[in-house]
Amino acid sequence: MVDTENRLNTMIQKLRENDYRITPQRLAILKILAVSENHPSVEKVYEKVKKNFPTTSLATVYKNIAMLKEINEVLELGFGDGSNRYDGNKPYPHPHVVCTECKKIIDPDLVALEDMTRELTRETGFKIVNHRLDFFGICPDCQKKK
Amino acid sequence: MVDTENRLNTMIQKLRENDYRITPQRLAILKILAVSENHPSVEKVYEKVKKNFPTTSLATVYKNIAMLKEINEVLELGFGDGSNRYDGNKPYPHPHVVCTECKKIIDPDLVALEDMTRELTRETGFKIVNHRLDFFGICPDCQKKK
DNA sequence: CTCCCTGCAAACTATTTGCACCGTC
DNA sequence: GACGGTGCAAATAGTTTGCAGGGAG
Repeated sequence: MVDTENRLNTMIQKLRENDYRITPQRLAILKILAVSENHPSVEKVYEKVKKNFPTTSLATVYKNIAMLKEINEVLELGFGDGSNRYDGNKPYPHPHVVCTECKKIIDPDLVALEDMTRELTRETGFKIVNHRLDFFGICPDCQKKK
Repeated sequence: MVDTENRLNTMIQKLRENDYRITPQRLAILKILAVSENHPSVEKVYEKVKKNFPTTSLATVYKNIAMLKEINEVLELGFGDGSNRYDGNKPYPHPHVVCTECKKIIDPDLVALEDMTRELTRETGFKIVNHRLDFFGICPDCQKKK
């Protein structure tokens, strides 16, 4: 909970630095994303914001998430099937493991990735600025249900 | 060129096995995807097919690519920004390096990925069936242009 | 008091679908 | 000849935009 608080404060400060105003709806969206352990979709964020601010529109959620993407305070996880999910908790690129049954997403530790990036830079001459590593499979829970 | 020929024949055979008919348009789409070293978008495929079959509709290209995805003869590279690209040349998951300037995509060799998948299975209990590994950066050509 | 932000509706884009006709097998 | 494939137009889904009014700084 302390981490969450810190994360939220970091986000707020970042907004101030970039001359963005702090509105109630915006704060609510920030809070939801800061707490999110479960990589919510826009729709999910929208539903949650509406609990506290019933008049909030979907467009506002989109606008705010777009803005947070801009200043690198959320990470967008785009999956081909048009289902974007967001991580405001760890807004820097990191690997994901996605359950294709229940859509759960977890964050594994994979230190070897750093080495890979270095190897790649040497091999291709690219200046690597970003990456995306996602594994898809069936989680232990869903394997049991079969 | 021999490889391309083989690739195309493999695809055709796979279609036959699955009781799909070979139509001229379909064959044209197959050929484009079999040759593709440059991971074309649906739109790009569409443009090329139209050179030989001007009446071809975009829907047909979509339908055929969807069908090929189904039987695992093309790989879909979904990028969040609504720009899907396709690889009919190597239709199994493999890493990509994407230039964010010129949209070029190349296929690096990264053997370490196998080990990662095994490590992950052990660590998370997931049954991994698929993955996606993409690096984003600036290619040597675009770095020079600056 | 000044703009930025919000909420609504309409616009947009990529993709999918329904259906009549056509052509492969 | 049967039925899957094609091409057109319309439908759909997710996201973005324009604009008027409201509220943060």
